[in-house]
Amino acid sequence: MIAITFPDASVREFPKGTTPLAVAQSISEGLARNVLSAQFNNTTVEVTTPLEEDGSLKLFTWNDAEGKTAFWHSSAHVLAQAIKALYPDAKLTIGPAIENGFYYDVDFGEHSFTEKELAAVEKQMLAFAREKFAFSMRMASKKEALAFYEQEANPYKVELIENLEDGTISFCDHADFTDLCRGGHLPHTGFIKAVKLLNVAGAYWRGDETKPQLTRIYGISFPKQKELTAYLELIEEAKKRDHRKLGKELELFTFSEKVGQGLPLWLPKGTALRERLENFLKAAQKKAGYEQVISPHIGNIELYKTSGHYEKYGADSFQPIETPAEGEMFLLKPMNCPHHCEIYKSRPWSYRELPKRYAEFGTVYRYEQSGELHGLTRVRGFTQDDAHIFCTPDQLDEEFKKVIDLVLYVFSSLGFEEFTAQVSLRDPEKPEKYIGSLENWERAENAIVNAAKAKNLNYVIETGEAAFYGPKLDFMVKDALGRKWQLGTIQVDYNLPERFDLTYKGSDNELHRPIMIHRAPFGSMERFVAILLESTGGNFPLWLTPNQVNILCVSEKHENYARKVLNELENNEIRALLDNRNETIGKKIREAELSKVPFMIIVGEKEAESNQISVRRHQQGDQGSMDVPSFIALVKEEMSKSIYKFASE
RNA sequence: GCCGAUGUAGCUCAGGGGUAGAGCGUUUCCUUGGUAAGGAAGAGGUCACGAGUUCAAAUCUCGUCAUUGGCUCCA
Repeated sequence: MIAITFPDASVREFPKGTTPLAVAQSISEGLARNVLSAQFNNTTVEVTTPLEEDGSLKLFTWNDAEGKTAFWHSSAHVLAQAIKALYPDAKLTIGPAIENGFYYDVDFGEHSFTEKELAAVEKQMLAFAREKFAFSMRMASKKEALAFYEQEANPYKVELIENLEDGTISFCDHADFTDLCRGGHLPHTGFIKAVKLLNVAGAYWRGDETKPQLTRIYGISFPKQKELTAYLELIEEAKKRDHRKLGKELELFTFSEKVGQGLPLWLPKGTALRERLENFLKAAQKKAGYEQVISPHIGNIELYKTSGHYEKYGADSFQPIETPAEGEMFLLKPMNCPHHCEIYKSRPWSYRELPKRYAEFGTVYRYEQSGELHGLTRVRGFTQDDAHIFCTPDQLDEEFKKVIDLVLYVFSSLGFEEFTAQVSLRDPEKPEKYIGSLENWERAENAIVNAAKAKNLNYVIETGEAAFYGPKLDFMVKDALGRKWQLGTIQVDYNLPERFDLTYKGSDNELHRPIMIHRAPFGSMERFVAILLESTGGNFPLWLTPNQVNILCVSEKHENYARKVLNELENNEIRALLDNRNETIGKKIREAELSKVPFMIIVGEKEAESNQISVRRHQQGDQGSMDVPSFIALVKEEMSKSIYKFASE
């Protein structure tokens, strides 16, 4: 007998060689039907693996992340099986479970696999799933494993096996299909009741651009058809919040082929909204001791040679602008930091005057790869809410923490509660990607980690994600479809001060090197507005929304009274529109609802006579009638609830 | 940049080798209405662009541009 410890700390005895599935069965038939995967002593095991010693056992169902992982991992095996059945010459590479579903990377050789072929593969998968093929693991020696894939002429699997230790290599078999695999499967394929292959994409072998490109097939599967349907509906709903769609509907921004790829045009409503965001941040920054500066849109190429940016990005940038003067060249500004360094350098500084905090809504241009452009989230011309703080080493920790506070303030004011703080450090194995001394890198990385800890940020560390001149603390937010985007960023930089020979005079009457903090709470106005659109679905906070009130008159006869109301609202700085079109009130209400305007005022004979207005709220319906001053008070009250006020008080 | 898809009226989209379609919007007229679509008539397109095949191309083929799902990249 062996003793099995359960997650609730209870212990029960089972015969030696029992399986997780048998244990589940001893608890209840229902659990046995639903158990998808198991962990024994914190290692993933098959639910059919015999347990030979005492230990702690966790059983997972569809309700656990581990259960889903096993489900999707197993689905990837079935996908691979279906591909091999339909395309015998295809070479399999890797196929993991992911956050939502699974994929498999396949080399189809000469064949160009397209989306049209997905349906047939899907059908084959379901046919295999229905067969209830059992998954079974077996160990193999390195020699056997290599022989298997050499006979299949699959160089990818051979490469994978070559990097594995002999004795740790295992295969998973189901039906006549075999795949190199670490384990963690469903008992059999019959659990997979619903499958949808979502799309086809190119993906480089091992994520390396210089290696062959494979065909990646993404899919998702479920234990019930109903759940697949619900998932697909959820995706459709999310697409309605796509900022590209909402931006068009709400007339915030547009693009033009003539102007150029990735160069957004801000329409009047979008511009006004963006300016409110800028003013919100300017007010907060003023309180936090920042000073606004302005720098030109181009800079002499020597500026970027000094900063190191030209060497790093020059070849992949918008190319230099030549002038009539021999050898003179300018670059379209790809970042603001070198300009701000020169502003700092315009006069000598004493330690008593630091920190200097220079802020600028600086528009920059970067020649992003054409395939990377995406709505407003990845563009070639954008405006950073940039600032550079020049401080002494003593001030660094404090300044960094203050910047974290500012970013958190901005995020909370706009309702971003779901974000990840990501500490981006250098990849120690690729020193050629970075500039500056190891000592400075370590100081900078420590400063960031310490500040993140001191501020109790729930952060993750990503190595290899640092900028070439320094580590970063990035604030990541997901879009409607769950794609992660970097919004706020804070970076510690010892390198630019050195390259620009920036100094200040210390209390010892000697010159010292300041430290620079780069930071942008929004990240860029373009991306921030995009993500804000997706997170709010276009229902912006009242202080930010383009139009706060629509005044709808019941008929043309009431236009004069409506204009009087409009005037009063405008005199109180409430953004209002008058809808005096020759349409029925029902239609005006419908259109106002669809336009997401927060308040509607309906005026007709009743209101004109009693000097009142009838108020309706977006998605909430009729709120009854009141007089105009009460309505103004209501709107102001609502606006003052938003944290916007704290920055301007 | 790479692999796949898409491009038809201002918007959303149907169609498809032989005279270009719908709904919404827009214009004009009728209607003057009470909390999510009042009625009628009209205007509006070089079917992204350029070549090729064909008696004939919006439709088929190739190329270019743009958009898009991923990959790579992201100062």
